[in-house]
Amino acid sequence: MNTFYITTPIYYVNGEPHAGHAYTTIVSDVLARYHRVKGDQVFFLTGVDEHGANVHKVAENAGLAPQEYCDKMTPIFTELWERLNISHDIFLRTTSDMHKRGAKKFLTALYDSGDVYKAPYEGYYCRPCERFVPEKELTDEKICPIHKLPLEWIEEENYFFRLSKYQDRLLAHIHENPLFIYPESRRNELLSVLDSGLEDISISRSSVSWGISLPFDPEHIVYVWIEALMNYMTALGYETDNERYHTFWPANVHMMAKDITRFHALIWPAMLMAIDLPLPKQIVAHGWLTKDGEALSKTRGIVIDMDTDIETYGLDAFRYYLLREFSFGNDGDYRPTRLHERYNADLANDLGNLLNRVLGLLNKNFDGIPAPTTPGEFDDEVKEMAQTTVDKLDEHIKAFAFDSALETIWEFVRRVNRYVQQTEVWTLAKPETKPRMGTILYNSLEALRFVSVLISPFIPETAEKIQKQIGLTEFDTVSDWGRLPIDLKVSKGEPIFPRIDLKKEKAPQPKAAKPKQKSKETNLISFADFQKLDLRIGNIISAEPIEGADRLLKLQVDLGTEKRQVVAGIAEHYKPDALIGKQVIVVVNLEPATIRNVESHGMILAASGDTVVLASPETEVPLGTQVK
RNA sequence: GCCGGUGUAGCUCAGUGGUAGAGCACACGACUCAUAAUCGUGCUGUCCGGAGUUCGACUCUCCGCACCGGCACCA
Repeated sequence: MNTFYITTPIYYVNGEPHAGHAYTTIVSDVLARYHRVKGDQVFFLTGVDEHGANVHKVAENAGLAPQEYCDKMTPIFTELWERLNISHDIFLRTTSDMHKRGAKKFLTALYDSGDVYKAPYEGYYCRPCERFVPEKELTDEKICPIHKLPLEWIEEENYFFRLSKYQDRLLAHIHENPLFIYPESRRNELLSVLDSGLEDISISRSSVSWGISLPFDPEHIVYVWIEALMNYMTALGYETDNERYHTFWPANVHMMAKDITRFHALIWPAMLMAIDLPLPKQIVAHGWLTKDGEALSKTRGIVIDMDTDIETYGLDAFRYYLLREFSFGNDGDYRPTRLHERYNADLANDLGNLLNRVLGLLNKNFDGIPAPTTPGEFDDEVKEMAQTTVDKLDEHIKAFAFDSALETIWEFVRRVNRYVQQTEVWTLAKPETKPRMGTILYNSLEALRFVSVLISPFIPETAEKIQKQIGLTEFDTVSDWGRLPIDLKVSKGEPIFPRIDLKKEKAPQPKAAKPKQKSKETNLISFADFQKLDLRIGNIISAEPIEGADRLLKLQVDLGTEKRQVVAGIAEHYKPDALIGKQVIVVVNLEPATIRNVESHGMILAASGDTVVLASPETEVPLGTQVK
């Protein structure tokens, strides 16, 4: 028996899951289910990454201990996967004992390989920035270009992994295994990264506390990214379940979005090489989702409202749309109207209606499924197409071409509709033609059983509904023609995808709620805090672009008593000329900053959501008027 | 500014060095078992622009234009 081990990334719990996570996970789910239907022994991993400085910080802001915070966030992910009908075999948390033990074993092995070394990390550090100031920004005075404060020279000891040593072996591996990184565009990208040379990477942090300490130096915490990669082995039981680990490692597919391929295709394999373990077979990256042409962005309010669409069209329609409409590997644009079209055209009209018409004819003319006694024209054609569809489907799945896979299945669905049409079954109810009618209906129903098996990885609920209506009591996953038993009692046939008219929900866009403000009590500020702000009315007297910056404008603002130079990030929304003469609200007592070598003394207030709109007084007021 | 992607029928997108494709939408016809469904037929294209390589380019190369994304920048 073949084994198939597929993983999603473990998702970072410092925010809530979005449609991108859902896509990665659904795609992986399809592969897992597909291999199960084929009879492979499948292990499907997903989970969450709960460690690291970011989680620590977010937890602190929420007034929670890190573990408490994770315990609150993680169920949001597991509940979503449940709603999306994800069939994972394990949901890994990196705070679990299993993971921690496996990670330590891995780290020890890595250390023993000799490719981990300790080295000082040093540089000029700016405390307010919380960063090392890069060489190129340094001046002779050694002051922070932003804060104009003296920099500190800091030396920190870190552990490094000798990534550079594996450059040639990685290169060779990628060349020898053309499908190792998929699709090709990613592969080329990483080859060019390799060409420009790899540097050793730091794998520990001594300033972070929320994480797993290095077994060989408990003062240090593993860098969260490095720790996360190890989950693919710890989830199998690398330390805790030897049998399962040996059954499934190496992974067949690491599925992910295209932005994290570097870690998976270069660093992870190199780490595995260092400790002499087999590499995953394939690193597979899909594209990003956009919404009506724009990149998803929580802050800009560009989000995909999965809940609404799933509520309107059902989960399977949502899954179907994502899988059918997007060409894997490329970015795909999510459009509710397209989902609607797909729903009606493919699901309601083609598939749903086919099932319905066949069941209707059966119920009207037969008591249970009749035996196929009377072969005739078109029968073989349909039978053959059923078989070739299975083969084509397999090829498409191997290439992660879910859109083509579904298209192939639907070509068959349409063929069956045509079969019903060509044979004009409904005219055969007379006694002398009834056996032929029975045969055609048997074939049509068998075709539908076939379809239900083929679609079950993609839209599992629908597959089950179809088989239930056909009268099968247990889900049949075999895709061989002629398995459908006779005399099954078919159901009346409730439409599995009732048509949905667009008119009704024409207007439902408003959805007042913007990016939801968590009105946490902890976010309240005191009146005294508010009073610290000195807001005043000013008049823009000049505006000009700043070279080399797409979003910045240099403004001169007249505050009545003085003139100020302010840099504002509004160039994408306002032409300089259009600003002159405008009254705006200025934060006067903001500490000065230098942006792109231009000094900024204050800040202009603006509503910044989907668009950016300057805030100004309703009617003109004297310059310098205080705003409160 | 740097890096990357895309540009093919009204829409969403496939596609190949040799006379342009699918689905949806649209039009007409057939049918009436079915969810105003299904089936058939038809329809539109300077395959972004320019130059080059080639017997031949939508496909390869270069240059441009447009749009999109990432990074920098957003006090």
